[in-house]
Amino acid sequence: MKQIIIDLLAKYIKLKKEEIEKLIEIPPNSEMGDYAFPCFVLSKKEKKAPNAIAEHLANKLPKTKEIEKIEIKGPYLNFFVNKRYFAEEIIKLNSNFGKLNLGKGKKIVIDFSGPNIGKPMHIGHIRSTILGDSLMRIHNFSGYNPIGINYLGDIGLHIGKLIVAYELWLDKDALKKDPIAELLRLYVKFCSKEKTEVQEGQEEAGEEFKNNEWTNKAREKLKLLELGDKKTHKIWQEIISHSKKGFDRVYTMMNVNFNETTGQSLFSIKGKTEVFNALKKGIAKRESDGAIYIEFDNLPKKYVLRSNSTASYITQDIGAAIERYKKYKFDKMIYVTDFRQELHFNQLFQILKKLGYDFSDKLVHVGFGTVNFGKEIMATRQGKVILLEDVLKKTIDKSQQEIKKRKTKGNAEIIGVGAIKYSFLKNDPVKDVNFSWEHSLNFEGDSGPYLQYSYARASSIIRKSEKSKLKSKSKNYNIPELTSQEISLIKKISEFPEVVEKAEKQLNPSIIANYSFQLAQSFNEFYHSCKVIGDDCEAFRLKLVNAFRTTIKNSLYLLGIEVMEEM
RNA sequence: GCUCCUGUAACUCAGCUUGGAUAGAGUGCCAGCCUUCUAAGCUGGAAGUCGUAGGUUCAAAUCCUACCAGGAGCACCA
Repeated sequence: MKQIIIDLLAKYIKLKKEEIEKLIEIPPNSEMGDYAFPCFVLSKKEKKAPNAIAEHLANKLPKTKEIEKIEIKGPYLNFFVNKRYFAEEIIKLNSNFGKLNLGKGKKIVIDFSGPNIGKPMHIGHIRSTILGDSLMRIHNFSGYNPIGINYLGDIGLHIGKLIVAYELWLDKDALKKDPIAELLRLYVKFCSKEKTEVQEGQEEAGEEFKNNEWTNKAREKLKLLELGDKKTHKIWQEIISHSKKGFDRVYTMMNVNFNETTGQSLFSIKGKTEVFNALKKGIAKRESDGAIYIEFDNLPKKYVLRSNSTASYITQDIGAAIERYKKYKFDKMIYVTDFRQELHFNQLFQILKKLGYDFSDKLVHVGFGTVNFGKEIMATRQGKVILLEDVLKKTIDKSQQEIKKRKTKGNAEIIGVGAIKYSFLKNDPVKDVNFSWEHSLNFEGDSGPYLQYSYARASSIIRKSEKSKLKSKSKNYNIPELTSQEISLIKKISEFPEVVEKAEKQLNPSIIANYSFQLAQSFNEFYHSCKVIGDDCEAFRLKLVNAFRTTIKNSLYLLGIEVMEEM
């Protein structure tokens, strides 16, 4: 629709189509028109008053079947589109509505979720998981071929710590009963021991762990593990198996899937090989104690191998990136992690570039803010965690209660999971979010259940109309004199493809979440003021309701939220 | 100390990329609406120094500079 106006204007003014597109806006209220073209830019070019230009243009522009009326309001040229023409287009849409062909089969690897083995998934892990899943869906919908990788933190100092704790303090019965809880207890106990070692004047970043007795024990354990010590290896495997079971439960509940699940440990050797390569080429340097680091022009230096020659996070990341490129030849790879890792990823990308891997400029880091609870950040070290599984369970329980209370139908799991996903996805990723039970368990207003409810309401109309179909035989619809609610619903629906495109370009699902809410709102206003069944406009309105159903369903699909026919 | 992010109604947030017409939602609060397709809904109301101060511009929440406040990074952690 917008395109028609752009094309029309392009014939009469000396601006490129792209320039016109940027200028066109939507007036503050619909009485002023559907689209507006401000003449300020032209006035500068032609050195005439903007009002005069608007007037001149209004007279020059021809009438078309799509455009009903053009009004001038000061320097603005306001277009009133032919709503029937608009409506005609919308009710024709099918289930592919909004799908794009931006990607044209391009491969895009998305690395997301990536919880650490040995630690439970807590509310802080939810953003990477949900955001990554949504980005997978958005890319798929936009015509890309997305590959989701869950890159588990199955190795690293935290594993060393956990094995030390496991050998010292394991309670076997507790492990049998609730492995996740027992592993958490062990980890927290270790960290508190480590913390008591900290001496005054060591508050500076990292200082406290440099010569810490307990941290050193963990480092030794990690070394042992890398060397293939059998006993250590066995404990490690046991921890991994417990953790994976826990993770899988959560992923199943959330309906999140991956194409590949690999541990970081798999890439230690490849990473080390690259590090030694770098050393040979003179890209990396060696400390007297054997630690290897790389320096940059504009970033702080990065250690890429510990002095005891064990691999660290970045070592494995170097290896993993190279192996992935070899395997997938991706056009782009997105890392979805906490924004605090931004420096780490910038260093990683530069290292790969220095090593001569040109694919390094296909790598992107999507950072997001932290999840806070009250004034605290989730910290596994201190045992300050709200388990993701508990959050999901509690929300599903609440959904069950609501269903009972309202005496309606619906799937509590779908409602609960939808509520959680939506409450996180609706915020711009860059911002921190405050987790509060009050907000997450609120199912009214700007919430997941509100969106699902709108869909169920629409479905209900369709169901009823099918039952009473025998009575009303008027199958051929006339597009009536449209009400303002119908018009705004139609307009909202028509925005969907642009919204998908914007979300894909900006790697930001919150754009879709916000749109979904506006769409549902628009539908509920329509629902309230326009009767469908039995009305003269029934046939047309049924089509409109169906167009809405398709659009909201697709929109929620992109957020990983399912819909129900009844709730 | 250096670098990055955030600051819009009591609370949670859209809008800022690409400057434009009276700054929008939701929650909460107040007042209404269920013998009509699901009230997890709808209608109306009160509520704002767009962090502060400058600058650019015909026009600034939006761009630039400085400052203030909050968060984060600058580990041989991940």
